[in-house]
Amino acid sequence: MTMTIAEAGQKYGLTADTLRYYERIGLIPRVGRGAGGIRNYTESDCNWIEFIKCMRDAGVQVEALVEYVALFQQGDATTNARKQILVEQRAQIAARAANMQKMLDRLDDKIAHYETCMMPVEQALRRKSA
Amino acid sequence: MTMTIAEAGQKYGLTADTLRYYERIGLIPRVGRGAGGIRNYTESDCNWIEFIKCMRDAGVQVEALVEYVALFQQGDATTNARKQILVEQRAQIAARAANMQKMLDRLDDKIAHYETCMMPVEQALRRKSA
DNA sequence: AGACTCCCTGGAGTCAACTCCATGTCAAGG
DNA sequence: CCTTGACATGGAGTTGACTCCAGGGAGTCT
Repeated sequence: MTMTIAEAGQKYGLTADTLRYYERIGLIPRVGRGAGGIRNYTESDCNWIEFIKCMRDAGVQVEALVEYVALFQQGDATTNARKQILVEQRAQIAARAANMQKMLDRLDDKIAHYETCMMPVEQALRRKSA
Repeated sequence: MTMTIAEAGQKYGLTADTLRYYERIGLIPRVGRGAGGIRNYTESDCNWIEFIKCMRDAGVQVEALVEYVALFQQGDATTNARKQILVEQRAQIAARAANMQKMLDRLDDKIAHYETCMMPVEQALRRKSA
């Protein structure tokens, strides 16, 4: 049912140190402990980890996510503020994604250019080694 | 024809310190100097700055760009290696962009969910303040 | 001339986000 | 019983990418 910190880390590509760090700073809610104070990661904990990891991979700052989690733990009164954070972050991600799309197009041009420019060089090399 | 460091910085949203730093580490080729050792940014320098800024904004690491610039300055023999770098970085950007797209969809769902969940709360608030 | 402002260089400082470490607990294997 | 290995805690160290500063040179305004 529950997993150790090593298993949870493996599952999402994070180290045990990183998971402890995330918990320490409130990036994920406090994880329950078993005998000897050992962490038991439940499915709910895993869902948080997965969400946080995706948001981090999308470039969302730790600070914003800590705030989101803190609000979440304060209950229903904070739904508005939480939605606000998501809307803001969504906008930032969208902006960055659009930028990256433009860069992809540009790189495709540049790479195509390299390919046409390289042909004589390649041919020269082929002649040399032939 | 040429610009000062302040002007070039302004043009691309970078500080003079950042431009000097970029030049120091070889992230842009060395910029020519005028009387008193003052930098003159030519159009070619500006093109480099623009390219580097876009790549950085797309999340490409400084290290990879430094390598690219270094290869560029070694001339035609390095076209192959340069293309290689662009292809690699393109792939990484594409992967991250795809991830962000998924996150955008997910956030849209989450935000929509907050909207439907919040309606009763909103109504309660409205009743209270009315 | 003196004060301003902008520029230079080389080196030190800062910030976010981890990552590593010393020290200690506990359960299981030999 | 003793060692081994995974986990715990709190704190220190590292990395990438800037950002700031001390000390100094030039051109300009008054």
